[in-house]
Amino acid sequence: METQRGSEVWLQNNLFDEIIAYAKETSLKQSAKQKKILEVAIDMFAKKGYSNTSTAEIAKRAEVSEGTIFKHYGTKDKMLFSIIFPFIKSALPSLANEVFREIFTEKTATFEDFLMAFFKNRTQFIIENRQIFQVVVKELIYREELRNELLSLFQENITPRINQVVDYFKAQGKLIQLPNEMILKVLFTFIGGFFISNFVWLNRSTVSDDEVKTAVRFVMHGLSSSNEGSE
Amino acid sequence: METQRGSEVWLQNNLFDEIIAYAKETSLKQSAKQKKILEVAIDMFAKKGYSNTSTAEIAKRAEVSEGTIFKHYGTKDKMLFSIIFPFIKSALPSLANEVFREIFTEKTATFEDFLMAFFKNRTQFIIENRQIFQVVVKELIYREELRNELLSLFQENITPRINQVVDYFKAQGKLIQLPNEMILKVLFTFIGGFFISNFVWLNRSTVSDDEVKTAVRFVMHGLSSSNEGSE
Amino acid sequence: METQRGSEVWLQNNLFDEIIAYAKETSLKQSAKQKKILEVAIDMFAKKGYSNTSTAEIAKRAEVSEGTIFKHYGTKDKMLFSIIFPFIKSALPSLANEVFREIFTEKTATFEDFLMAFFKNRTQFIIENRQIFQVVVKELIYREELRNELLSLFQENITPRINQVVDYFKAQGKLIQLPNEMILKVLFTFIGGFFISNFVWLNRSTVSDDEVKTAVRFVMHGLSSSNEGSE
Amino acid sequence: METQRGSEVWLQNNLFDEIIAYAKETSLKQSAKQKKILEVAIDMFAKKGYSNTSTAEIAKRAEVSEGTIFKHYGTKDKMLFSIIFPFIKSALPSLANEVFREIFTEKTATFEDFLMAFFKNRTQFIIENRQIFQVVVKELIYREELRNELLSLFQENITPRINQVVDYFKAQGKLIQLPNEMILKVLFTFIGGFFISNFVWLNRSTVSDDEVKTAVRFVMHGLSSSNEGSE
DNA sequence: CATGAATGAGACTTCATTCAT
DNA sequence: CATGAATGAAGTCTCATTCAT
Repeated sequence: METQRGSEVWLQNNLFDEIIAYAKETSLKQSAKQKKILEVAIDMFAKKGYSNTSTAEIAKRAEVSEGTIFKHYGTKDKMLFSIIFPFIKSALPSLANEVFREIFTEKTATFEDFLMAFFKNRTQFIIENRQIFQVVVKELIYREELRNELLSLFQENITPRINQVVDYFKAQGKLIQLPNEMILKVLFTFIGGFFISNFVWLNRSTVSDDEVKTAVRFVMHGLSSSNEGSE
Repeated sequence: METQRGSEVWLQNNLFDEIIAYAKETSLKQSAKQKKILEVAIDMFAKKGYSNTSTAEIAKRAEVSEGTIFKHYGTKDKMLFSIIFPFIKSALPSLANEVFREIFTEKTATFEDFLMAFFKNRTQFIIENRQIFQVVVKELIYREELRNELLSLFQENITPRINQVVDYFKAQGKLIQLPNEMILKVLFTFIGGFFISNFVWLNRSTVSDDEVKTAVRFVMHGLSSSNEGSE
Repeated sequence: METQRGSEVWLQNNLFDEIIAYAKETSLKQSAKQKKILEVAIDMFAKKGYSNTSTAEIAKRAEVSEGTIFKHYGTKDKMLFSIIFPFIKSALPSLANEVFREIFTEKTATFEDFLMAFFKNRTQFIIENRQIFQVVVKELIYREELRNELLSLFQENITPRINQVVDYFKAQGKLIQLPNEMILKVLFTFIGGFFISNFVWLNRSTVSDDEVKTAVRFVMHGLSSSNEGSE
Repeated sequence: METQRGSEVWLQNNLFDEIIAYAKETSLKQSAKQKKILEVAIDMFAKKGYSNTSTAEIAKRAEVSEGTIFKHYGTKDKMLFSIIFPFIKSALPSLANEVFREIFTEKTATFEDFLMAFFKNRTQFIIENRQIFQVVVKELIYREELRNELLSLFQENITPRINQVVDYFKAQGKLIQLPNEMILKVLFTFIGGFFISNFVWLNRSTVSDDEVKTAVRFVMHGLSSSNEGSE
């Protein structure tokens, strides 16, 4: 498809650089109309998906002309990326930096504490950006190129730090002695499943502390009867 | 959009009835051409998504005329449902009936045995129908109506039986004493995450026995060091 | 511009091959509607130019839907090439073959005879295809790529034969002893000027025999008083 | 098309008056920005053609706002005429006056001398304004109205003087005894062909004296062997 | 005066669907 | 029954022009 081919060309460079460039370009000097356009676009992309949303409908709901949209974003694709990239930018690096620092040093005696802090932090972030999260998840499913870039970013930015944490608690004998790769696999499967099922599939706007606690407990001890477990 | 509005109208009746009706209609008198059409459609919907696939392209690759497609399926939407519904029909009811019987009675001494059998059985099923599974997952994300119907079906057909199993093992003291609802929630989150991450997101065509074992072990005992665990 | 970039891509292969392929594709199996479309397109491109003619207007005048146009020609550019290429195909090679054979051997005692036959033959051809000639001339002015391809074709197909003729008459002492290159340059300048001024610039639908005679006389003897000339 | 209809309305008055009016308006109070705008517009119109050049691109390259362009020129069409008209104004009247005086009286013993001086003078003029010449040629091809006006201007201003010259040399027996009309026709065909092929079609930036000489020789004596010719 | 955000008409193109053959 | 030419609504995008600042 033309659009998709176009987007791939546009993605030839490093995604991360694009993210930065785009975030700057976009988040600064955003007029009221531009904000309204993005707002509407995010809402509609989240609900109906990118392909099923027409620029005409966005223009109508944002109360601007279609021309205005293209004046600002050039193509529909770029509008999508103006939404996706800044989100990933703030989701990933901050995940890597502040989040880990905040979470890890503050009296995190156990991996459970770490997980708890992590879940709460990211849950809040996703709730604050729920619609964009939905857009990202829904689009990544169709855009292999984008998905691979994201995986790379993940491998570079997140995996090493998680590995540190895992190694740290393994050394304390508090985590199962499995290869990190396998630990991370099941961990991400569950965490991803948790966020996507709650905030995309079920479109919930909040989760209770109890649910988070249950989730963390599950990650730590599974479903077996805990006649010997810690909690 | 026209297409989606159309599909909603069409879905006003009970989904399950439609599934049955469609399955009959479709699986019986399927000519070679019809099979080829569906084959091509599944392949393309799985790869590019329903919205990004044109009937013209399907016709061309299936080596039939566009007219033929509409002779058989009426609308593009109905073609999609001819793919999705039989899959759900064979995924859900068989899950409810044969599968459970097969799995549960055969020397399933522990919940772990049950899970193992379940994982293996469903993994095989999904691998055999991987592309259709991808189509279903990708489309359900955009079709709330369909998603809700599926959830209802699940609640009616699957949940009760899982509850039976869970109650059975709870009574034996082998499962954590949590409300079934919470147990099912984490269970489905992980299982769904496992299937979708492997067979949609990563588009893998197989998973090793080791991976399944690790997954089941995780479900049972989590990530904590198993100085007291059974395995 | 998008369109032009597109056309260049399309032109990467050898123009001549494309001509052949296109001519075959187009001239065969042409339905009445297709003919009408081309007819209208030629008329409008000739009058207003390619850029200033919209597909909507073509559709309206040809009494078909816009969809039909794109069903047949894919893009507006390809429609243009469906017009230009077959014309060039029949203008150049036949110029090279039949024309030269016809013209050159039939009692062409003098270069003047040759020129006369040539002028008459090509004048008739252009009059028969006047509108297409106009389209070609008007588009070549904007499409350097196309122009260069045409120049190459000319160098390969026409120039050698003209050189033969020129050499032949030079050997008989009937032509000026200048390098062929210079002879051809002034010759083509005048012949091109003659055809373009009459059939594009002035949009004439015919020229009289007298005019042709005067033109040929000019080519041979110029404007000087012919106190020694042959005519 | 809107643009063309606009231009026709605008052309209802006498072209020549407009030329004068425009030339005054334009050449006087031209600010640096206006000059830059025209410079860029000429460059782009010459390269890509009027229709394929957007005002946005002109504004960007001229480093002014789009508003500024329309403040100065009102419409895109008027901007084109601000380019074309002064050129025609300086090409035609000066052709009629100074040029003829310069050329004709300075020891022009023969028509060949006259032609030589004429070619050199106009070649220089066109080279100095090559891009504008290209714009004029390319646009005249599409604008019949403008073309006709120009023809009229030519008939009124240039033809009479050329006739004088032709008559003068005819009287001296140095030119062929043909009706002036026919002489002028072939003369203009060749001269027009010479300028357009060299400076538009081939986009050359200069021609050698030799080429000019050959051209003039051709005009005078044609291609016949000059066993009796003067040169 | 200059700016550039905004417009809306219209450009090219796609596509699900229909229907005469 | 199958075909594929035809449709027309809707899609993305461009662009000359306007106007509040």
